[in-house]
Amino acid sequence: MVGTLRREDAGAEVRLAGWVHRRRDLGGLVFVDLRDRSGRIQLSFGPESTPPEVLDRARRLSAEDVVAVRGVVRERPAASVNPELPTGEVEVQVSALDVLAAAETPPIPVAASPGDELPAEELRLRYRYLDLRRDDLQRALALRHRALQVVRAHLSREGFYEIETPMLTRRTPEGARDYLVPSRVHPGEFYALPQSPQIYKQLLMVAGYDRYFQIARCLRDEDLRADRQPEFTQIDAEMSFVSEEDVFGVGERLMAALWREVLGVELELPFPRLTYREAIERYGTDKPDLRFGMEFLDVTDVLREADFRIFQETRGTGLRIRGIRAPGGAALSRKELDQLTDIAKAAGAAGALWVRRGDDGLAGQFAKALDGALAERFLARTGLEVGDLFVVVVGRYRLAPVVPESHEGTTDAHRLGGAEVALDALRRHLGDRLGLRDPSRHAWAWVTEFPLFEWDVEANRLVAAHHPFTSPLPQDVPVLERYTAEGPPSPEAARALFDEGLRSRAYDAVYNGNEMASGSIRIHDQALQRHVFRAIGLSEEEARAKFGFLLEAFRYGPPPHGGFAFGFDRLVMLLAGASSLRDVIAFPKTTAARALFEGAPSPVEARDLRELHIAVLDEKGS
RNA sequence: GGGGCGGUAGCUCAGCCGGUUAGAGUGCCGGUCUGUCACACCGGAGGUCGCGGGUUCGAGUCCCGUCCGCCCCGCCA
Repeated sequence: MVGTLRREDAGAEVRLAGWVHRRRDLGGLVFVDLRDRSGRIQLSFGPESTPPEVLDRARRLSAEDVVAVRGVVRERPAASVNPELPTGEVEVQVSALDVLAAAETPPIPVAASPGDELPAEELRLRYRYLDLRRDDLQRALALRHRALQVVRAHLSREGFYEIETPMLTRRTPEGARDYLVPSRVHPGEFYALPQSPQIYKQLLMVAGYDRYFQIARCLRDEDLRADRQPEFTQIDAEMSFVSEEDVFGVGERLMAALWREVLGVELELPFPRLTYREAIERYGTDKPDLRFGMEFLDVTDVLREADFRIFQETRGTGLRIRGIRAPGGAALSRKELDQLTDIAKAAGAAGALWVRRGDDGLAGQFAKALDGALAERFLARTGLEVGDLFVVVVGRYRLAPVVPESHEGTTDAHRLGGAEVALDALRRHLGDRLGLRDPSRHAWAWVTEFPLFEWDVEANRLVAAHHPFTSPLPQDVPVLERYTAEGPPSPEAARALFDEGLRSRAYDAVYNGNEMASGSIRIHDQALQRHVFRAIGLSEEEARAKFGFLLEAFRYGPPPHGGFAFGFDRLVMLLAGASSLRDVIAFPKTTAARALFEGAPSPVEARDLRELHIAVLDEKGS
């Protein structure tokens, strides 16, 4: 391994092989940087150690040739040491050189110079095997390997079995679009590739494998993003006879092992827990970045008194005035302050309003509307200090308390918000701008008690927020039972049930504002499961048709169980400090789900289609 | 499905209000060079301006369509 040579190796006769990284031809002397997975070493070719014909061949080497050399490790002259390189104190004086494979000039450079822009992503994917030779991708995949080993070792140590589940499986009725695989032997029938091993892991619990995990490939046919690939990897785990706290313990010890082994960082355990309601009310999102404060503050009652039309118009409505205090934000330029409105508008709010506290008091958009006493109350409420900025967004907030004097005909306002999205965007923007999102901090948390149901506006019905096997919170079960005692509720009753805001035993793990994992305690009680199916409008027959095999299994002694799935690619991306999933996956797809190297997907011969009983509609022609 | 940005030499990019011979850096090729490490210096080759159509005396530049890549919204139980 070329990258491991050190001063202690001086004098050793070595045989090395690798790729020509760079060549520096000084005439009588030739230097070649030899590269393999372990790093680089300088080869020197000079008259005192190198036969003339070898020197001549070295002079004709070009980038990415594969060579084998024999030579002696020497300490470099003191003036020629390269402190940038781990092997910089030594070099190999070459006596013999074999060109194992010559390389054409690569279409994208492997040996990038400092300050060089990376080649276009299209080319990097087209010539992936060259891109993968680059340092940062080598590092990322090495890190990925280490992370995989840590996960396997840690979960094994905690008593988990690694069990593989099928890739050719049954279509799932809800959720993302499935990738389908036609069956040759069963005309007109299809397998689906798994979106996750969800049902299998529950079956494994029924089967008594009470601690299961898998590094699972999951496939979803949905449109992509920088942090979303059509095939991705999850750390999937499930365990029996557990409550939330047991699951959290496993998850956070696993993350602690990863951060320790990969980054050398000791995470603080246990992770803080906060409920979904708390997260939404304090940060406006279910994945808050907890590296900094700037929590939402409800100032509706104070600012309503101000002589300011926008504030006064909230009287008698469900509209709230909420804001965040940005410490030191008063230093922002006028241009940056104007930008805040754009950010709020882009996030769907009407705008943002701000005041700042300078040495001579409040200034800003609604400062004049705050007279002496009101200003006192405002300052007392917000804790605004000299140098601080306070930004408010007026609008409907998710989970805001119902206002008795509200004249609105619907209760939408308190469940379906919108303004919190804008204020969250402002919080994150200001957090960035004020340097509060410290990359060296590691703020994990469990967000618990996610809503059990969501409301599908188009279909006018309830849908399971996580998945239909997610257990409701015990305190909320009586409410559920009340609505579903007689069978599926009417659309009106379903809507009323949604407004009850039932909570579930579903949870997420959140890290620095990223959703890293989700999971839940599942339903193992058949009667309770029936109530949930009824609530989302599934009759017994439909439920059996869709989830029959799982329900059948649950007739034969299902243990209480629950688990989690961490997004492994995303974990590696953050551990590696990469900004795209594509940089931590060896062979990723483009945003149009194409594989540029091998050229997938591709058309297939009519004969092959016939064998699969498939006819392709010509949608592009005509 | 929708919106935004981009596609010019092998690579990264510049190219003004449409104007006559499309440039730079780097890489590549040739040469000089015994301590370089982004070697240096000298010289040279290298272009389907993504593709198709249109406007125009004239299109890399303007218009329409289309393909590809990236980012975002929808979507992702």
